[in-house]
Amino acid sequence: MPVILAKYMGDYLGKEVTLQGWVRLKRKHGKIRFVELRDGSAFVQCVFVKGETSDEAMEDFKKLTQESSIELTGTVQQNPRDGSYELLVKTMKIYQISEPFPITPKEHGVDFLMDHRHLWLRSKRQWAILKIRHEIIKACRDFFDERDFVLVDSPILTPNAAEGSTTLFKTDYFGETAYLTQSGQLYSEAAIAAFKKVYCFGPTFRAEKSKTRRHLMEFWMVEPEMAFATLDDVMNLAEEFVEYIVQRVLERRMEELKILERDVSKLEKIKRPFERMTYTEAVEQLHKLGSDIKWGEDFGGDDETILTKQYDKPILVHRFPASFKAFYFELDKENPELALGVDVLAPEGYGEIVGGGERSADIEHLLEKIREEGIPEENYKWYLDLRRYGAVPHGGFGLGIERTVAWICGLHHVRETIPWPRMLNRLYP
RNA sequence: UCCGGAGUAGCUCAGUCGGUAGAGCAGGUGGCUGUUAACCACUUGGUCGGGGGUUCAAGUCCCUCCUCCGGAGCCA
Repeated sequence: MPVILAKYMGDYLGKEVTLQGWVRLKRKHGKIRFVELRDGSAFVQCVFVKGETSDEAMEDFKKLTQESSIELTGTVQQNPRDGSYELLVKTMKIYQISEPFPITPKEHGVDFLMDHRHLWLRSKRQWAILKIRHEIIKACRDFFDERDFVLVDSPILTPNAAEGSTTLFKTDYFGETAYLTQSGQLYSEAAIAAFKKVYCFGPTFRAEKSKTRRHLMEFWMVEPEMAFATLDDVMNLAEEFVEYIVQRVLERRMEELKILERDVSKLEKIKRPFERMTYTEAVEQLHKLGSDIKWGEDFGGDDETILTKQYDKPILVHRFPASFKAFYFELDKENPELALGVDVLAPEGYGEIVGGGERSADIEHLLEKIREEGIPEENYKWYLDLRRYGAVPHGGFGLGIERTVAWICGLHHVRETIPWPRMLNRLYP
């Protein structure tokens, strides 16, 4: 008897197959009984009927508990009510009768669910979210691979604080201090001189004590970097990229979006061109909307929310005051107070999903900024070398996977977008 | 770190004016041939977050600590 994944049952209508999985629910109605089985690929109803199902299986049905692991053999048929595929069970093999499962079909609190994350992953919503996460990651890889970018991963352990201000996780490296990376960007800047277009994809870490729906201590970023590229090239790429990801999920993960009850009409509108405005224009608009932000300040969470609610597409905000941007940004030739950076703000109040821009190719400017910010110069010797040997205009961006998943899935909090969230006060499980 | 809220059965919660602890779900037993978080009947289950105080009497009032949630701040 072939063991198949439940998602392929339609190909076996009328045939006998074996399914392996876990009992999600069981319902008893006298001599007809139902098991809702999940096998990782789908959720499927299995029917036990007196006369069709073996007496032994009918008897064993009584023992089944939520999450018991079983193997069912029977005939694929269609539910007479709604036409969905179901299994008419002939025989059953029990692997283990589960102890009472802590996560019942009823409601649970966040803390309880987080403590049971290892079991929570089995629930339908979490299953749908992580399938969409998988699709988004696959879309990222496909997008860059199709456009001649080479995957060049950057190290997780780094010798220096990449940016002066941010708090990093510190660890011992045989007597030296090492930090967990907060971005692969500087390493990608080195790699573009070897491959022209590269991207890195990996976890990044921030030891900030942020406690909001948009922050995790450990999160994943995909970061493309291109040689011979200006801010405009970076913005065009980011726009095309975000559209690609959203449309891919719509194309391939509609079933999962339905489980999450996502309003897909909002996602269908994510088509180029997106909104574009300078930081200065954004500040002016925020004033009209009642914000008291001053020119020269970074946006607060509220500002991002009010601004993005004005549009049903992402917004590219570009040309920020150099004062609050990192040392490596290229300055705007027409106004050296401005850094050639761009943030992409997702709609519906989901905030910044992309940050990037054009990097400075000028070693003098970089040295000046490094001294200004009091960053130890020797740590950046290798980085400054890149401006000595064939410097070119270049740029790129980073897209945060978890915020993107939260937006596309329509989730309130990023904690559900990653299998094992690392948050303030949570390192378990 | 600051502001606000919460902590009672395995889970989600109710608990009036301070008077001896309740429901639904999960678990158990029985019933039912098309159910969709099935249903019906019966049933097991409690250190009321920890410590201290007031009182004849505290889940309930006071102090304190802890934990979590929401928000702010922080945030290439």
